[in-house]
Amino acid sequence: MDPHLLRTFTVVARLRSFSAAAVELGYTQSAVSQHVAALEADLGARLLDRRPVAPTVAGERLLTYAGPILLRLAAARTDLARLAAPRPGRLRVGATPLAVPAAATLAAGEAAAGLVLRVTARNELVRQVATDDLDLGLLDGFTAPNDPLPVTDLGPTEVSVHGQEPAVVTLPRTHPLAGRSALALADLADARWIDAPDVAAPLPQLRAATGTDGFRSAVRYDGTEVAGLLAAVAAGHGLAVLPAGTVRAHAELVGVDVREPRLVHRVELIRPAGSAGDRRIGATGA
Amino acid sequence: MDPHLLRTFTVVARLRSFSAAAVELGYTQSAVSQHVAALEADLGARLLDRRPVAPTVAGERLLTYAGPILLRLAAARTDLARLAAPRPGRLRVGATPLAVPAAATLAAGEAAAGLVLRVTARNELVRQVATDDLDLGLLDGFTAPNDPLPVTDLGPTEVSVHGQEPAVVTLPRTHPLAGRSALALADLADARWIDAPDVAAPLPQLRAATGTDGFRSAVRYDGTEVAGLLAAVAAGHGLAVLPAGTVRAHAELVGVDVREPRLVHRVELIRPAGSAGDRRIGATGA
DNA sequence: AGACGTTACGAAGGGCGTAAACATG
DNA sequence: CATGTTTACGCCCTTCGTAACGTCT
Repeated sequence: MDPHLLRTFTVVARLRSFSAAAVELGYTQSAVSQHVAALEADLGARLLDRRPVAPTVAGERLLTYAGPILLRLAAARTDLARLAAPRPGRLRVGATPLAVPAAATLAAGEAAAGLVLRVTARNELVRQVATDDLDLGLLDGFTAPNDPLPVTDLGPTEVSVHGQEPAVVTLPRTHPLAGRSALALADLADARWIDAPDVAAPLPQLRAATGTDGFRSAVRYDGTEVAGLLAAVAAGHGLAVLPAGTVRAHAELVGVDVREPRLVHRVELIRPAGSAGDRRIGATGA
Repeated sequence: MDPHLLRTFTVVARLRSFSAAAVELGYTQSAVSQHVAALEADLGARLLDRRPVAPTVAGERLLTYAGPILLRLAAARTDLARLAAPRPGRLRVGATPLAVPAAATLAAGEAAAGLVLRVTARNELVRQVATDDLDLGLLDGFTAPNDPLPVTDLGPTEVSVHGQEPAVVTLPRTHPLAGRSALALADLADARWIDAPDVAAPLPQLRAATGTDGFRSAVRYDGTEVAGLLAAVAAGHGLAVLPAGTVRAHAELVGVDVREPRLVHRVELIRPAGSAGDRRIGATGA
């Protein structure tokens, strides 16, 4: 299972064409055909249907392995390169949408030295730190207090907590429950929720955390702007679980602490292990 | 970064000898030397010191990548093989020590068809399921209620909850705190603890969960037998966090519920995704 | 000097491109 | 028939083993 073959296979599967894959990879069609044939012979299974080109069941399965494997190989290479050569001056920081404020604060002292701040999706963030597209990542998520965030492990990275604050259920000020000091999440399983996986706590996670089947939603919010989601909640489209700080500034909204299970919003700092540079930034008390 | 080179490199690093690695791999010394040289040239860094043979810093780093990568490659191959060929009759179930009772119950109906029950360390369990050395694994650990266990992701596996029960601090019946109905974990940070990572909740996890620096221990228990640990606790060597059920049967011990943070003992069933066989076993209500 | 890793070299094998054959809509 | 994949074949590069050569203890 040569990585070259694996890579060719993934490209063919993605483009659904041998010839297009050949162009993208800089091979001839013939070579691509031979790659796929070799891989199929090696694994003893047909991986792609032809005309039209589409992965077989076995091919689909292999794809789920191939991506992570190729990612790790790339991560290993870039990591060793980083070990050997000191990096350029400009610090590149990535952050998931809800971690952007933390990133801004953290990097405040860096402006002079040159700074790139990039908002990134969760998975992309980890990948980019691993492959040296970013020097530093700030990742957010909702967990039980003091529980680590589930981070895809692509190699030796240092993960440290940057901050934690209570998670709250965001309610319009006029909502009947708005006066409560704390709420049991399970009691809200049948409420109307907004599904905003990139900004708020994803609904499947709330289902898992409560062990219930509720938290169904008719409204989905695909943006990464918190303001937009807050407006949607204020307009009565549904509820969302958010970091307490986010809600506090909004006049029409109230945040009520989540109890049972307790849930916090957590920001973690992730970076390549043993990155000798910018020690000062890691010094955020663990 | 050919996997063959990677594999050769890991073997040389492990055996600290080119010639010994050559024997193990069925190559000549010369080939091994060429493999390592090729890898070093490819990555542009020296990976091994010679005479004596030992990994360099870059080599150490590469090793942390190489293991998981090779593991995933193996997992992919065996998984595709499993897809193609139906498996033999005998069901092979692995379980971590504290999950053994669950495994025994679960597989009770299997005796007729042939059954292998194997007690396995946490990491090994996941690996063996991924590489088809086991058909099924039962993995245990301590988490917040309804939180998933952190499982190393080696490929598409189905994870389902098999059971959850309260975690308790195990105390000798004569202990001053033995009468309490529940305890805050942080209050016990300065108590004497037994470090039994394979059986009880690992102390680093308790430190992380409470955000404290305590839970230091003078006594370490490396076995996998719960009975031995219970005896040690009864003898006053220190405390341990265990599943409630484990403690209940022991006359000299008391289990006190862990509160703040709440902690449960959880058993998860892990198996290859889409294993068409034994559906009846997966039917443990999710 | 001896054990062990490296380098030189030749033979075998594998991979890629060109070009012809083949399948499918 | 046109488009797109496979097969045939030759060249070149890679890889391995044998054997001679360094090198460290």
